[in-house]
Amino acid sequence: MDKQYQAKDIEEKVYQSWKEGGLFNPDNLSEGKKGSFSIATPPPNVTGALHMGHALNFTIQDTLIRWKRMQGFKTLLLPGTDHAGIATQNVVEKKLKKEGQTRFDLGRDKFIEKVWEWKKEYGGMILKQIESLGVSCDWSRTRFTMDDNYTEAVHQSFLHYYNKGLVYRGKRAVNWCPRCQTSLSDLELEYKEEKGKLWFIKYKLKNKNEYIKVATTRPETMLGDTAVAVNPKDKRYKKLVGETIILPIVNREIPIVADEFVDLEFGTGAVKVTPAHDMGDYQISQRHKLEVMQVIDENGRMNNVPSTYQGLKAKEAREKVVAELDSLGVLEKVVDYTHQVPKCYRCNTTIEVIPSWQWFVKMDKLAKLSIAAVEKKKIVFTAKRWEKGYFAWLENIQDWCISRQIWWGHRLPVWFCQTKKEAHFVSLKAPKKCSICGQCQPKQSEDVFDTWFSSALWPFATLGWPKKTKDLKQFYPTDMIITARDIINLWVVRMIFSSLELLKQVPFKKIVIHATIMAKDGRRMSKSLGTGINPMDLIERYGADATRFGLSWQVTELQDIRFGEENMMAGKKFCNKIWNASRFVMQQLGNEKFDLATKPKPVTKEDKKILSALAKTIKKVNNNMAKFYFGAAIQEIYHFFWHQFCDLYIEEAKNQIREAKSAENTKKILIYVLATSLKILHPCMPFITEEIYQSLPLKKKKSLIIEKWPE
RNA sequence: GGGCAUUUGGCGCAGGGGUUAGCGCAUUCGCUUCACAUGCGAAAGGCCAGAGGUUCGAAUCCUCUAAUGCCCACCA
Repeated sequence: MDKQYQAKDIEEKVYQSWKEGGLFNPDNLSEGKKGSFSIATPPPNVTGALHMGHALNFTIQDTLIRWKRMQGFKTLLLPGTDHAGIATQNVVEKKLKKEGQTRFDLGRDKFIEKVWEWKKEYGGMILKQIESLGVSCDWSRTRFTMDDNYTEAVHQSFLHYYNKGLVYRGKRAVNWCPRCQTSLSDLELEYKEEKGKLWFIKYKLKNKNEYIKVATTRPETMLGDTAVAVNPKDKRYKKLVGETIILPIVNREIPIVADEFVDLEFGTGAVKVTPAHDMGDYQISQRHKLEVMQVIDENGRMNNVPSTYQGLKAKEAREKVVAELDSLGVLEKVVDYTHQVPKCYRCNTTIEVIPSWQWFVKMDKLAKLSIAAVEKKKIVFTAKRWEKGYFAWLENIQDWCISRQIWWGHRLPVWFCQTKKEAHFVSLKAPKKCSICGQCQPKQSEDVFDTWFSSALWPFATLGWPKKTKDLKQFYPTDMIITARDIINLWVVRMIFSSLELLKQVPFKKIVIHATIMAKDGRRMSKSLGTGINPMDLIERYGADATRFGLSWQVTELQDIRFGEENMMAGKKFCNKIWNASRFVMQQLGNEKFDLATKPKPVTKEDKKILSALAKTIKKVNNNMAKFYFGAAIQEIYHFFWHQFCDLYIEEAKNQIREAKSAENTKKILIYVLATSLKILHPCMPFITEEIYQSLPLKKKKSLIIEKWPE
């Protein structure tokens, strides 16, 4: 054995042996008394490579699943990837752009072919990286959200919602990304602070020489105003409610309405209402039956406006509108104003609100189901503090816009009649004839589902739903979901209500939200900030065990981890320590084979001390693991192994072995403590422990994967 | 605007109503035939963010303040 531990030589070989052993597959595990334990791993997008967040997430999941497996559970850690609609489409579009093409040059079918090619090439990359981290997923059950049978699940769930009246199609104001050319849900927006201006405009009352002043950050939208709103409690405007206004520039007549939504304190207390291009205004318009007048089109250009503005980009129109208002003498003042501007979470383009035909999931019933499940503790957040946000979001929820106008994704199984406009029906297979007019050749909807609509089915669709499979029976509901906080609403909540509605069961019993890794300066780790660190580099330089050690070391209940590479360095040193302590022990033992089943008896004071310290350590590790305090668990073992076992006992053992009467018993204790330490280290540091364990002179020996966890 | 967190030696973090507040890394000094220099032994380094309160006693509980981070929100 080499004096130094060489992670690289060992990891690939050991992982290969695990794969050949097939023990990541629960079908090959014996049916113990403990039953099954399953986790569906959060599927990474096929767009990318493993980042630190993934590395931590998978380390935690694997540590837990290995611990459970050793305890005798029939464990399943199910891997897979997400097609990630917009994200992947954008990546492929970017690639095309380099070749001087757009997706429109190719057309829908050819483009989708390109995306599949891309997926084939890069989609599996991230799974390989997860392997190199040592994660014990059952690769035979790997799933992709656009597998044929997964698509069936997506269709079935839509059909279910449709039949139950839980989805509807409507023309409503939605968030629209002018670059991606698609609608987005509220959760897919990211707000960024921008310096803008607040324009104060005077609107003249009809037949009176009076004005009402409004404040706006987007004067160009005034062309689409259909009302001015004031708060009903506002004394200043009480007598103006019901009056009519002549909208400047277009000289249209619009009413003044009273609505609670208006804040008395802000601006002038009077709001111009542009239902087509503002979510809040849209809701006012619904309450007061106001006209929705679209003046900005899908490309972010002015439309349906006086010819001087027609076709201008919104921003260009803004300057012109302001200039014209000024020349009309109705621009009162302009002040600097900083506000939050919504951006597309995939391409960072400023979002426009525009009215369009979309599909929505009705959320009131589903939200209630989700709230009840957590209130009744059918699902438990292991850190209670996340509940508050969960409830808050569900209590104020809007209907979920699930249709997207992109090409990559599950196409809606909706068919439009060609004779009767807007008439449509749902059919999972291409219909032979139109079930509305019975004559035409119906056309399938161009829309695809929101990518989160399909990921919402992940824990059960991966197990075979809607078919009643053996896997579903055995592994569903899953035991827990382990993920980062940023997708609680985006993903976790949606899995919960999907499962409650479609399967009448919870999708998992526990929600474990783990820390987020930040850069050392406390900022988010991201490529664009240049603060990202590639976990594959860490594995390359320190080895997978050391990387896992370094990550786990810092896992506490805390929400943030400021990443320090020193922890991986410490992990590497620790590997070396384990390696050399094991070398020493084996040098002492010779060829005799030991039986671990019988605990050695302590003879000397030191024997007693190390055995009781080991027992204590096991207890503490169990407690910490059960509470998901992985950092505390690994620190306990680290301390025990390095300082109590190596520094004290091994040193003493050298003396004890020199004396004939204590030599034999000391050797028994040495190998017992070493082997047991390897077992409790295995969930966190699987490679090195397995490698060493297999070379120990033991009578009965299995892979550490399924060795019995010490009690 | 609301919510959730964080603030402990140079850096990254544990801990937690009561004799000397811990760990990793870094630092200083001394050790190399006999598992490991990715090592061993020793040492230095902190008025536990600030203010007030509860208590016999607080770094630990409570209140407020300040910085920082994250999430949520239809203030135009």
